[in-house]
This record gives sequence, C-alpha cells and structure tokens, in this order.
Amino acid sequence: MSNEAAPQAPVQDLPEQVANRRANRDRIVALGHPAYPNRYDATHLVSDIVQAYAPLSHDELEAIPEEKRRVRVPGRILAIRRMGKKAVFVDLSDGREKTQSYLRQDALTSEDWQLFECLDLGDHVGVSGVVFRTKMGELSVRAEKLTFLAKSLRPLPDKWHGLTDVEVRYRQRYVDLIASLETRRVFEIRARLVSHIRRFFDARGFLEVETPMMQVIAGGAAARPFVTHHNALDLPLYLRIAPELFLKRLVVGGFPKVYEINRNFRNEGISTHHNPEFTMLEFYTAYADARDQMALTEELFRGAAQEILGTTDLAWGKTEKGEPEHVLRFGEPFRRLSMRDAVLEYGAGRVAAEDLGELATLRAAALRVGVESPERFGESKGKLLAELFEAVAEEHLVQPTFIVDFPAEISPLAKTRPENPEIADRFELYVAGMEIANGFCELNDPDEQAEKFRAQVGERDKGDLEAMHFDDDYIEALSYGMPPAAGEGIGIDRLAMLFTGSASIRDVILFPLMRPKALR
RNA sequence: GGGCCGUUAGCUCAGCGGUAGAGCAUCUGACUUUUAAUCAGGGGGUCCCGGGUUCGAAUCCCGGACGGCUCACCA
Repeated sequence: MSNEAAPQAPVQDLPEQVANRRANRDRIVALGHPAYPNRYDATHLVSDIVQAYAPLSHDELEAIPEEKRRVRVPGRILAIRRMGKKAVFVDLSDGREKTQSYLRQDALTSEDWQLFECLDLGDHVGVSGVVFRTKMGELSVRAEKLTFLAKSLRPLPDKWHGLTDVEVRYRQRYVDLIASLETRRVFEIRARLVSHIRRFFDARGFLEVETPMMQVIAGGAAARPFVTHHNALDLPLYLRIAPELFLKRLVVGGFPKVYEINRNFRNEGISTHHNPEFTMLEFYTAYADARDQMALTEELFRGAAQEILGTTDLAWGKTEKGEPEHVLRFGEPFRRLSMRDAVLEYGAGRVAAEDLGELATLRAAALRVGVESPERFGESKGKLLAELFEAVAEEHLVQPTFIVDFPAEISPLAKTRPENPEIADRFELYVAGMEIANGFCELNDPDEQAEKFRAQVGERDKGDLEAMHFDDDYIEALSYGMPPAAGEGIGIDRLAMLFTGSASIRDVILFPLMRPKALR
C-alpha cells in the first residue's frame, strides 16, 4: 500500500457515512480527546461483567454498595437507542458478549455528553459507571464517565442480517468476525482443537518439533510444489508438501516420538476440501505399526470431541428441514475395511472380485464406474484399485472408517506386510466422505527405499509430475539405522470442518487464498 | 479447465424492456429504563466492467472480471 500514491479523496467525494464519521472524528479531536489513545485502564471486559453480575437479581445488585460495583469497561458500540435528547442506551461488545450502558445527560459532564453526540456505531469507547438492572431487568452500566478509544470510519454490516456475501466474508474476515458470532465460534473451536492435540501428544511423551518449510527437494508426498528462490545462495527452493522425511530423520537421530503441526503447500486445485496452504499434524511413533497408530487416532479424536464439544456425536450436513443429515459417531470403534473390500462393497453390481485380478479387467471396471481413460495409470494395478476406490467408495464413507491394506505401489514410503509384499502396512481414515488421516509403518530399509525412489523417478520421467524425487540425503539418514516406526498425517483443517460442521475448508481458514479482486 | 448460478444504496434484498425501490444504517425532528426501541420527515446509486440489439437496457445478446456450487485433479 505504501508504494502507491493513495490520494485522499476530498471529503465531499466520500460515501456519505464515511464523511459523517470523519467529521465526527474531527469533532472528537476538537473536544480535546485523542482520536486513537494508547490505552484504557479497564477493570472488566464485557464478558467479565456478564459473568460476574448476570446471576444477580435487581435486588441482589442493589444490596451491593455502589462503590463495589463501579466498573470501567471498554467495548465496541453495536447499537445506540436514544430516548429523547437526554438519555440513551448503548450496546457494548467485546466481540464475544454484549452488555448495555445507560447514559443520562444529567449523570455525565457536558463534555462527556458532547463526546457521546459524536459517537457512531462501531466506535470503541470505555464506559465508567455502576452496574445495575433496568426496570426491564436488563443488566446495564449506568455511565458516569465516557472515554473515547478508537473511531470506526466505516459503517458495520446490517445488525440483523449480518454479512452474507461469502466473498466479502473471506476477503475481509475481520468484518465477518465483527458481524457473526458463529464465525467466531468456528475459529475458537479450531484453536481448542489444536490446543487439545498438543496436550494429547505432550502428555504421551511426544516432542513437538519444527522442520524446514523451504526445502531443496519437496518430498514426503505425491504433489506438485510451489517454487521459490533464495537470492544469496542463488538456490531454487520448494515450499514443503510434507514434513515427513525430516521427521523421520529425527527418529533416526534418537527422538522416538515426535510431532509437528504446521503448514504444507501444494500447488494444485482449490475446492471445498483443498486450500493451497493447509495445516497438517504429523506424528511418528518408534516401535509402533499401523495398527498402533489407528488406536492412537481413535483415542485422539474421541477425546477431542468429548472435551471440546461435550459429545462424541457430531452433527454433519443439513437436510431440507434444517436437521442434521448425519450424526458422525466418534464414540464407537471406527470401522476397518480393506481397500479391496470397500471397492467390492460400494461398487456392488458394477465391480466384482474377479475384476480386480488382471490389468485388463481392472481397466474395464474403472471405465464402467466413470474413471476417464484408465490407461493413463499405466500398468499399475495398485493405482487402478485406488482409482476404483475413489470413484466408488470414498463419498460413502460417512462414519469414521479406516481403509487398510493399500497397494504397495502407491505407498513408496511405507513398509509392506510381512506376509504379502504387494500390500503396504498403511491406512487412511475417512469421515464424511473426506480423507482425514493417512498413516503407515515407515519403510526403514535404505536399500528398499532407494529402490522405490528409483521407481518414482521412473514414473516422473514418464510424465507424472506428482511422483517423488530421489532424496540421497534421506537414504543416507536411513542407512544409519531407523528403528521400526509408524507415522501419520492428519489434516487439521478438515478435522476442524468436522468439529464445526463446516461444508467448506474456506470456512475454517481465517484468510483462504482468493484471487486478487482487480489489478489497477 | 468444463457446467450451472450470482454481482442493484454502507449492509440485506426486490425489480427482469418504459423516469431505480424496500428494510436496516445515515441525516433532521419528537420521546429521561430501551433492547431488531418507537414515531414523523429527508438525503444517498458507474444497477460489476466493456461492447451490441432497441425509439428506449439494471432487465435481452456477446465478451470479460470476481465469487459460490459442481465435475475433473488432489489431502
């Protein structure tokens, strides 16, 4: 903003309400008040007043000496109800709760009354006075002194309908937050979720770490990265698509339990389930396998729901009547289903067991369920099975379900089952038709890992932009010996969607990526 | 990227070929315990942008911008 000349429009050219507010700000300054003072000596926030005094009746309040219920409370003005020239009710908000203040001309100095005359909806003020109940029973602060705290130069959204323009809600989240308690609730729940996760892992002896977000090789997942450049080193760098390979280096280094909660960046499409930057929890447990991680995951989700929402039954979706379409039951054991069985169960009538054996029959089945040009997945039966799964089963996995027994071909960082080298010891958790978590027993044989990297490089040479690079340094790390370990990634944004009943990932990200409005 | 839908006052919306409207907000006036306060009156518009059709376009057609949903891709 500072590099462009932003000429201030003449007052007469401003929108009417902005011009009025600027004029009021000038008047306030003329009355001797700073327009934007540095501090206010508050005794209570609005919520503190509600908490402390709401339980008390009119008589109980009056029984308390006035000097014991004298407060100084700051807040944003959300409503002004004038009762003639000499009395007025002003609603004050701290963002969370509201309380009203009763201003009488004869209880204020004439200077303070003049100040009141210059106030607009949205301004911040401090009210000093005595807590009481009106004859309508409303908890109020009878103002004795008024302090100006900050001017709002723009009008707030409609007090009744709020802000419904989705675009403005995302672009100007601060306005959304002012206007919508529900939006505020979503982000409070998200914060409590992250906080719960930290406490959960800390309590179990996991060490929270931070690993590079800028990487020379963007590894640990199949995705296209963002590219950037370090000037002093003249070095191309990638924003990470996953922390995985660094976290496992730490397991090699002797931290048997580590976790990280941080941003990943993937240069791919945007949708109701995808934002280019998203928050991922990854955690690694030495000496554990996929089965152990699944148990830990159930425990984490169940405890979080109980603590944050007070129930393990989560409402999801809305019917036409406005009732929840589903109740996600986190209290019951999560179903476990092999990818193969999921395809057969949800593709019943379209896909049969004998289709899954040969390349040709897999391709035919894929075509039948709507996968376009299945030959683009090459000769990989594993990729075709995964495609079938996504086409046929994914959207139906509403209740928490672990999909297990992934094809080894699409799991280049995972160990295979001891009894079957074609099946990875891997799982993904699906809830509400979304992939929420992905975990597996980590491949720790450096030679086998090198082999799988080479196969990935082969895929990349054939044009798969999401195939992995060969990471020499990671192979070297493994060659020092990594204990058996299982790892897992959990998408925090999607989990927050489940916990808040949000249909779009943009509703749980404060500032989702938006295309710039216009380049001037 | 494809399809469908949306963009009108600060906000929420109506108007869909014939002089641009309502509620809230704003301004003026009445009211010293109201709470979506009430009552009376006034002001406020690049109808997203650019073309076209028409005597006449917010409205119809074409192109574009931004957004939502959805399909494709992904986590």
